[in-house]
Amino acid sequence: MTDQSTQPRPTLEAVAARAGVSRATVSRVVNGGEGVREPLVERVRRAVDELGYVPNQAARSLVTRRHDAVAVVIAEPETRVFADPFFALQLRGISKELTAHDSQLVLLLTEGRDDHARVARYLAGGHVDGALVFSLHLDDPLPSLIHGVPTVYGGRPGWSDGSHGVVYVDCDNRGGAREAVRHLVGLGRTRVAHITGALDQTSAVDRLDGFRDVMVDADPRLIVESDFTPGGGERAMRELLDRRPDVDAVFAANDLMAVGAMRALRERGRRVPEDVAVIGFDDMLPFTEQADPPLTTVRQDIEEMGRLMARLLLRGLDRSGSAVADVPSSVVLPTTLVRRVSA
Amino acid sequence: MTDQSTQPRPTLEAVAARAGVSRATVSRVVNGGEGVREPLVERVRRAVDELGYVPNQAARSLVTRRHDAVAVVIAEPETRVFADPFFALQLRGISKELTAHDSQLVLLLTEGRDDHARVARYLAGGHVDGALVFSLHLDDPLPSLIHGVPTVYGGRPGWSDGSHGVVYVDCDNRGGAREAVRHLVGLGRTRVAHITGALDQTSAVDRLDGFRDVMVDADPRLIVESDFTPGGGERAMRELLDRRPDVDAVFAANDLMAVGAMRALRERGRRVPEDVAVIGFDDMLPFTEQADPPLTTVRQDIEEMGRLMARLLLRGLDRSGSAVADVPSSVVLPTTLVRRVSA
DNA sequence: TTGAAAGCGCTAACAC
DNA sequence: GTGTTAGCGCTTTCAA
Repeated sequence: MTDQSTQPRPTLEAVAARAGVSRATVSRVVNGGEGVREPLVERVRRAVDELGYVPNQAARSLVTRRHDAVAVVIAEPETRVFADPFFALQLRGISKELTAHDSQLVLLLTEGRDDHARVARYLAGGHVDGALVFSLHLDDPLPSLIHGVPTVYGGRPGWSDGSHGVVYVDCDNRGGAREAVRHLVGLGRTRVAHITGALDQTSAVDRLDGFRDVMVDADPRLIVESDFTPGGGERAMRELLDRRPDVDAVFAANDLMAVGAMRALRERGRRVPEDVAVIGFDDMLPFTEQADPPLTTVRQDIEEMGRLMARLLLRGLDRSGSAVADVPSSVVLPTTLVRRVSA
Repeated sequence: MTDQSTQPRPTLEAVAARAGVSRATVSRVVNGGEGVREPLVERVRRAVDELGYVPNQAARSLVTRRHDAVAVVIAEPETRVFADPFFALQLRGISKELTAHDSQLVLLLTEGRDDHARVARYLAGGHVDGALVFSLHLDDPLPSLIHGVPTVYGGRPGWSDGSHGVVYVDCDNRGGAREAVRHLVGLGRTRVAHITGALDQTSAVDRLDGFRDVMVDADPRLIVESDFTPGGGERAMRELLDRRPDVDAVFAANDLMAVGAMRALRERGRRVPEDVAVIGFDDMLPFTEQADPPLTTVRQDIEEMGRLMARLLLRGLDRSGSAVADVPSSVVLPTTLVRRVSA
């Protein structure tokens, strides 16, 4: 394996000796240099460089009780997470923000229920200053297992009634859905259908609510429950065509299902958007652009959501690492309609 | 923010007091219980449970110099990494393996050259026991900045001549490409073209080599350099059609470009696979399945690659955390041809 | 087999 | 302003 040299690294002590000062002074300089006279700062800096000194984080954490690290917990069974760049973009946003605050990102992927205890133990173990948790399912037991760690959730947690002081970041699923459906209506479509996502996730529920907000007395047959997958969208569309052959527009709860629906439509000889207009949600690139025809959809700024989650968490941590400086509240980001060809 | 209780956590001392033994004994039990008599083990275990004791990792690392953590470094500018589930799958494989070894995953995403120094410093800082690095570009300066940390690379590094003891895990890009091209030839195609990936990445170079292995004296006009993106594939295909209108098969260096190429073909009125057979690489789901027509491609087991990287790294770390137990060597995983409709 | 004691490298009072 | 000193919580000799 590359580079396994294990020469002992220099300590504060060594730097102090070299610079001819005390450990305390070196420590002060290394941590910002407040209250140390310029010439000394200079001498210490030089010694640090010459020795290639890097502080031992373990020793530091031991006394400060801070870790400069944040855990990101992602529930794995979510195949959806891996079927699109959602996850990667979210992480990128989080990473950027953490880096700007000199914090590390510890990634905890859970592979089913067994892992929950492991994650809970880790978080309780005080290895990190806080946690960012993606809890996608209504019945997810994980949140109840998390104690003693400041936490921000990604996506509105299903078990939250919004008042328990739970902090989360989400996009405006309901408002975005409304905008999508209004767009279809504005196109003159009157038989607008909805293919829902997996209804044990709040995003699916909220998008359905948004649909209903606009199509107040929609024929129940125009709503088909599905699961966020392309195959699910395809099946749902076929069922829709059987139930209501006169359907002239579909709002699918995500892009994957919208693409599946378009396959079903093509297979049945319907043209998109002439016969049936189709609109998705997420704006998952390059999937939406490469779709045939290119998909009109509701975009959410995923990276920004990640960044915001991290920012909210860090804001809640004061310099001592675990207490609370000011209590942030949840944030819901706006969505935007992206018009392409399908609707 | 949820749960900011900060009651001091119990220490070894507390457990020892409760169990009526010394700290040393508790430590032994917590670390496996070797050489402690059964009744005592039992008593200590109970005390641990009752107090909800969790070892302080910082204190432990301070003395053991092990961290039970591995860094995963991903060069970010790679938009490709975010355009498909590659990244996520790789992480999943890595995570599974690390979890099985009680190691944590510290994710380091780099956002351009400036970040390289930061990452190098972090790795040199001895925060982790080892690193898994995805170094995709030939001229990436990062590898040269990494010192003092056992490292395994994801994908054959471009600067490696294979003899410097560099350990990496890759798929058989060249062999997979050969298989793809042979398949096209087996279909009776005689004017087989290749759309390359970004040639500053070894995967692109190796796939091109594989193409050449089979099409030994291919018309140079049948090879177009591209960049792994759908748009690039589309442009490359148009150029190909201009240069050699009689082209009857295309091997694109990845699925994204293959899909772009199919768009260009459709636009020019060529049928796939009747007029031109198309084959991709990666088997990036659900992209390949949802393509029209469904894409024939070369599959690589991405998750397994991640798992293997982690396994190789951990194998190189003996119990003391930084020395080398046995020196692992690079691994190249086989690929498989997945026949769908496009070829 | 168990316990006592010496640190690991650092920060933060507290003196000077 | 700078140095001295006392731990942070744990592992690990070394004695008993």
